[in-house]
Amino acid sequence: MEAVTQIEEVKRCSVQYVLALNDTLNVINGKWKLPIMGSLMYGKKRFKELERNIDKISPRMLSKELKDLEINGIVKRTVYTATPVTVEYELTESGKTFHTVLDVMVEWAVDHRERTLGEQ
Amino acid sequence: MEAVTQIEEVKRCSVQYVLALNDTLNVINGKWKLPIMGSLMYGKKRFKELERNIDKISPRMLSKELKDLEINGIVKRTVYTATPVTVEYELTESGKTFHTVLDVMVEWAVDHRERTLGEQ
DNA sequence: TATAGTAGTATACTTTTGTATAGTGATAAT
DNA sequence: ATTATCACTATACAAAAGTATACTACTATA
Repeated sequence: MEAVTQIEEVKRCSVQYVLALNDTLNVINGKWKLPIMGSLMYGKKRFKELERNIDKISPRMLSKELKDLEINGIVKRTVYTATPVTVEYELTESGKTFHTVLDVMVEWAVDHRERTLGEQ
Repeated sequence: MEAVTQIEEVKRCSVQYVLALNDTLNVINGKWKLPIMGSLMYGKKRFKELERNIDKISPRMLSKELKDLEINGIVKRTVYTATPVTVEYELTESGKTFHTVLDVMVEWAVDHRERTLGEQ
């Protein structure tokens, strides 16, 4: 496992740290990234399925955000040349492990709420 | 410690989970929140110190973002009625513990980079 | 031949976010 | 009396992000 030593190295250098941080922030930025990832956590889905699943999203935004997620290696796109053509979207390994980040965010928020409740 | 059971409860309910997630996302949203928190990680600072410390930030944005951070309980503001008046900003306990969230983001980014490097 | 389903794209618009630049009111040093 | 410092605020503007609505190309079914 190279990853553990790599992480220590990145944490020691503030420039590397901020760069890595931005990678993660880019994954979740925008209004629709988390809803899309959340929907795909339950398994692979087609474009129209996602559109129906995510309340109020327009095809323009769904298309754009899926492209971003694909470029960032979070989502895998597979085209099936059936009639009519279907396209399946699913989370990559990185997309699946992203829930660890979300869990820590939720844990911090709960702790924070308990702390600030005690202050007032 | 109530917090551990609270966290389990929130994780079980998707509505609660998303609400907590949004709390955390609100803390970091905008271009300048992380630079400001990063600067305050090294200790309390005055307005002008922050302005000098954070490259290219305008007083308008610094003022606005500090207000947001104060409202969200991340930063504590203390006014000293000296001449000229000085105002000190420092991280609250929640502000200090936020680095745990950032660390996990960085860890995910490093893992993700290693994974996608192997794929190509 | 008309309708419906697939996966999107095109265009115009509104809203949100951030920038640029100047100014305020208090006081203290020159 | 002028200038400087502190901690901001005001106004106008530019850029980015998101919305609304209609449309494309393909094909299968009624």
